[in-house]
Order: sequence, then C-alpha cells, then structure tokens
Amino acid sequence: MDTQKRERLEKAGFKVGGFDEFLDLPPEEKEYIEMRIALSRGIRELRRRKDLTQAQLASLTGSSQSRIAKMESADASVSLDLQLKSLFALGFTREDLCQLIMQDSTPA
Amino acid sequence: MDTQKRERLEKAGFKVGGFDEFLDLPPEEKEYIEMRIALSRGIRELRRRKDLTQAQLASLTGSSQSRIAKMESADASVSLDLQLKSLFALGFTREDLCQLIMQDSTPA
DNA sequence: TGACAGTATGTCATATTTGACATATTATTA
DNA sequence: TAATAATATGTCAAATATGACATACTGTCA
Repeated sequence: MDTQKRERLEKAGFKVGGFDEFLDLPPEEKEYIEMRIALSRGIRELRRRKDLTQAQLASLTGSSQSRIAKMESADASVSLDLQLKSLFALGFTREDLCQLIMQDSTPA
Repeated sequence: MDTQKRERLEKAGFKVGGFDEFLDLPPEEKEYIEMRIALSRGIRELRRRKDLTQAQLASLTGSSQSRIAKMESADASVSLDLQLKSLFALGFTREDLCQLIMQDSTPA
C-alpha cells in the first residue's frame, strides 16, 4: 500500500486551499482523493445547514468531536467509510451522494 | 457502534439471494448497506467484463484473492474503502460510481 | 470418474482506524 | 480587552480491517 505518501501530499496541499495541485496523480488515486474531499465538504455543509456543532454531530453518530473535525478536513486518518456513515446519519441518500461527488470536479 | 448486529443479519440475508428483506432498517443503514451491495456487484461485473480472475485482480490491486471474494459478497469484514479503491483501480470514475449505486434501488 | 481452475470461507498476525482525551487555535460576544 | 464556544491538532489504547495462507467448495473438461 503506497497510498500514504500521496495522502500526505494531498493533505499538505489541501489544508491551504482547494485548488487542483495534483493533476499528475494516477487516475484511480485522483478519483479516490477527490471523492474524499467532496465528502468532507458535504459533511461540513450539511452539518452547518442543520445548525449542529461538531460535538453535537459526534454524539449523534457515536463519534467524537475530534474525529468530525478530521473528517471535515479530509484528514488521511479517517476512512471513507466513516465519512459515508456520517453523511447517511445526517439524512443523505445515495442520490444526494451522487450530486455531491459530481458537483466539484475540475471544471474540464 | 451497533451496526454489527445488523451487518450479520444483512449477510445472512444476502448470501442467498438479492431481494429486499430489510425494509425496516433505519434509513441511514439502508443507504449504507445498499451502497455496499451495489459496489459488490459492480466489482464482480467489471472484473468479469475485463476477464480477470479474483487472483488477478488481487495482484493488480495488491490485495488477496480471499479479500476479493469477500468483497464481492459484501462480507462485513471488508470496508467500503477497499471496495471503492478496487473499483477505481479497475478504471471506474465517480460518474460510473453514481450510475452503479443508483441503478439498483428497490423499484419504488 | 479425476484433475484442474476458479471461487468461497475460516483463521491469524500485522496494520490501520477508532473514540477518547488533552490541549491549542480560532471565532464570537460581553 | 476577557471570557467563552467552536474547531483544530496530537496522542494513545482498543477496535477493526488487512493480506496471507490453508482449505473447502464448485464448476468444467478430459
């Protein structure tokens, strides 16, 4: 599993802003990473729309505030699994998910 | 995390056939489980379309035959993370993913 | 029938992910 | 400004997922 190195790069690159620094990634990693980033944004937006704090969402899903924070910044230490479970816990459907993950790809 | 009990049920229910035995699940679990099942099917179909054995796909993704088998039967021991990575490794895009996870929901 | 390729299933040591906690940082409000 | 709520970041033991391996099952073909 050599995804680690990339994931570090990703994080470094993405904490700052959200622009496409990684056009040279293998396509499978690009899809994966962009997916994780899209989910991050989705979670944060949905949580705010519902006027929840990270701590509230955490107790709602049996997680912890720190994990929510990491999730919302696409930290490499949190799995896509957890991101999805959180979205579904917030009421997301698969359809919502599709909208979310399609709406952000680099503009062409 | 009380997803375990359900996941067992799911597995028992789904090894046999693919019909909707679980209409009474909380919506967030329904979405999550149906997602996993959709991914399972997607992987199997795509792998076959590419004329790969489980062992070949395994070595292609740095995984193992047994894990691929479990993945394709939506075994609870394999994460959605791994399922997605496999799909992307097979050339899937997020768009393909959306098609896949939308195409199966219980017919209304 | 047997031999063989593919797939399923169980187990296990290792690796990764988890919630929890402490603590730092950043708003926001008085 | 201080005080306070929200969020970020680091660490760790426990929980879970992992690849590897053995082995069982299921074809298929001779």
